[in-house]
Order: sequence, then structure tokens, then C-alpha cells
Amino acid sequence: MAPTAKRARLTPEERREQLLSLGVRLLGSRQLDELSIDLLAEEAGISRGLLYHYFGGKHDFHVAVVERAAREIFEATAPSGEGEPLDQMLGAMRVYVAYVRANHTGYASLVRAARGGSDELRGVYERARGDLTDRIFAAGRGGLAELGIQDTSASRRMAKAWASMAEDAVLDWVADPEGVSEDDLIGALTGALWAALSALPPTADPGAGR
Amino acid sequence: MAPTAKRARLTPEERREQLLSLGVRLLGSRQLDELSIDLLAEEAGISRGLLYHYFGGKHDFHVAVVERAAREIFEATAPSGEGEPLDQMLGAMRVYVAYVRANHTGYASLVRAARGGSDELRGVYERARGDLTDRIFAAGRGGLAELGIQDTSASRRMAKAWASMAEDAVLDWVADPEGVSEDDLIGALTGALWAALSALPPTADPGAGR
DNA sequence: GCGTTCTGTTGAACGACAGTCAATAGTTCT
DNA sequence: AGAACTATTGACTGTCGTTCAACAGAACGC
Repeated sequence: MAPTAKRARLTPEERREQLLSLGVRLLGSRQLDELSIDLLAEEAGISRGLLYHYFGGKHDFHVAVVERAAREIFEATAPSGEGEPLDQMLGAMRVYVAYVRANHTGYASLVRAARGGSDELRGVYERARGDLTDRIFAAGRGGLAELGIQDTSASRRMAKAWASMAEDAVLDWVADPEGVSEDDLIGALTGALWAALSALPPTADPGAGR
Repeated sequence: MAPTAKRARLTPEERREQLLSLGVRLLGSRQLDELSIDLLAEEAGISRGLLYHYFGGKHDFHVAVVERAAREIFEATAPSGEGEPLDQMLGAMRVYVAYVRANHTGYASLVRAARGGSDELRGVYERARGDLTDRIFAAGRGGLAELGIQDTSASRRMAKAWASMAEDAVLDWVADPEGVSEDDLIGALTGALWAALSALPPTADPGAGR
């Protein structure tokens, strides 16, 4: 059916690229553990063995796919970076919500895969989540101090936990907005973040841990 | 090594009970997908085939194990039910934190397994999480209205998303309390919940959906 | 006491799939 | 064109989930 010629020889970069983007695409419609080597090989028009040549094995491939997907999300949700600090935070949230709405099945798969996966997989995802929340801190820089919020490792950790709430709430809202407007959703989430961070006591160590 | 006699014939209830509690115990020290039929059969002193007699297959068994573990957590974290409504909420949080601290590896495994598992598995976990947050609403009943918080399906859904944040924050804190006290943690989390729920606009439909 | 029946339990066999490796076939250089 | 290099293959192995016909322990009837 597919017009793919047999024994198509690509450069390693092209092949890796093809397999990774295919993996990300397939992840959008099935669970990560359903992403078998057989399926991917057939879909890519290659033999199973080749995947082991490029990625060590199934697990390493999964990690690479999640890493790639997380990077795509990070790049796709880059905020404009204009306006007042607090408006920037709201803007970042709006961009994020828009992304989830546009890619909810794929994003849901990614979140589930990363949350339930191996330590390595979760590590990759935690790092990506840290990048996302770092952006919120960066956007709110200058505005946070006025609200009595310090940038400490404790607040960064709390912000990461809050990201979990935001993921759940937004995915849930996208699946069924019910009577809640987007502004209500974002308002509730940012309100929760501020409240959590404000409640944290000031620390003697203001070092911003990752 | 084990003094288990061969061909021990138990009643279906005893056997189910043995396998389930063994499954929950084993889940505490390994990932759910590492809970292979072989391992469980050997550990229980039975043949692989017997597991298929009691549970339809591996997946059904996993669901049953998660269901059981979630029920144990729910029962183990029953609050005292005394004092002012808001104090009850704080008390419930304290009991929850104490439970996670006492069983953090097992609880972490459960959370990961349920979050990343199949739709059915996540459904079971979502229901358990709903029971947990329902308890918070019940404990705060009477006190919530004074804070301008309605008991609507939207707030219940937001509370469930908040539960995700609480899970992450508490697990993270138990792993490394850093300079944060338990009261700080609980204060930040309850503050986040109140803020999120207060930000939700009043609805014409005050029906409390699950 | 002995056979019948019911059912908890087994172990061998099958299929699917992750992983390995020597052989094969494009590509490039001389 | 031939040689050297390497991207790619396909058959093979091992593990593990799943099935099923046969086995064995317990309760009942005679």
C-alpha cells in the first residue's frame, strides 16, 4: 500500500528523526506501552532490528519519544513575553490551555506515560515540567516579590506540584468545559499557585534551586 | 525454603484474599508492570494458571490490586471527625500526610501505577480520589459556605485536580522535607484549595456532582 | 469403607513480543 | 570497476501472558 521502496537507506540523522517523530505521532493515539517495536517498525517501513541499532531498546526509545514530545510542547507554548509581569503569567497560562485544547489526546497520552513510567521516564518529564514552571517564575519576576513570594527551592518544588494540578484541571476542563469559562479556569489555577506560594514561610536561603 | 505444602487447597475467598494482599504488598516495592504473573505465582506458592482462574488476566488482577490498595488507604486515613469544620479539614490533611510518611514507597507506587495505567485503572483511582476529596468537602461542610465556596460539580472537579497537587507535594516533601515544616506544607496546600475554589464563580446549579 | 461428584489446582503447550547478531546491500572513495 | 564502510535486514532466542485438558482434594451417598 505504502509507496515506500525497500531498503531505503537514510542518514542516521534522518532515520532518527523519522522514528522519533513517528513515535510522537503514534503516542497521540495509543498508550506508551502499546507502542510496540513491531508496530513502529511496520509503520516506519523498517525492520525491528534497526530500531535497536538507533535506540538501545524499547525503554530507551520511549524515553527519547517522551523527551522529544516534551520539547515540542515547551517550544509550542512559548509565551509572547510582553506586558506586565502578572499579565505575562496569565498569557503563559492561556497559551498552555490553548495548546492542550489543540492537542488534548496527544498531551493526555504524554502526561499519563510520563507520570506512570519508569524512574528515568519520570525524570525526563519532571525536568520538562520544571522548565515550564521556571517560565512562570521568569514571567512573574518582579511581580512575585510584591506579592510576598520568594524564589526558593521550596517554592519551586511547590510550583512543580501545582503543575500537576494544572495538568489535571486543564485536561479535565478541555474534555468537558461544563459551565466554566477559560478565564475562570485560569483564575482558579493562578489563584491556587499564589496562595500556595504565599503560604510558604520566608527562608534564610533564597537560592533558587531547580 | 518456605514451609508451604504442595497443593494447598483453600476456599475461593481465602485464595482471593491471599493473592490480593500479596499483590498489594509486592506493589510496595516494585512497579505495577513488574508485578509479573510468574513472580506472584512463585511468591504465593501456586501455579500461574490459578491466577487466571481467580482473576481474568494480568490486567484485571492489577485493577483489583489497585482497588484494594486504594480502599486500604481510604480506611487508614479516616479522620477523627471532631472539632470545628476547618479544623477537621486540617486534621484530615494531617492524617493523610502521616499515612504517606509511614507508607511512602507503597503509596508512591500506587499513585504512579494508577496515574499511568489503563483507562480502567485510572477510573478506579479517580473514584478513590473522589472519595478522598468528598471527605474533605464533608469535613468542611458548614465552613465552606462562609468562605464563599459552593459545592458544585465544578468545585468537586477542581478539588480532584487539587488532589493531584497534594499527592505530588506530600510525596515530594516526605522524600525530602528540606526546611519546610508539616504545618507549612499543609497550610500551603489548603490555601491553594481554598483559593482555587473561591475563584470559581457561583453557579446557578448547586448540584454536587461526583 | 468405597465410589461418585464437585471444584480447586496444575503443568504443558501456544502466541506475542523484546532483544541479539551475523549476513546483506546501498553508498562512497580511490 | 573494485574496495571499504555502514545502514539495514531477517532469522533466531528467551521471557512472559494466556489457554485448557487433566489431576487431586473434599463432601456426599450408599
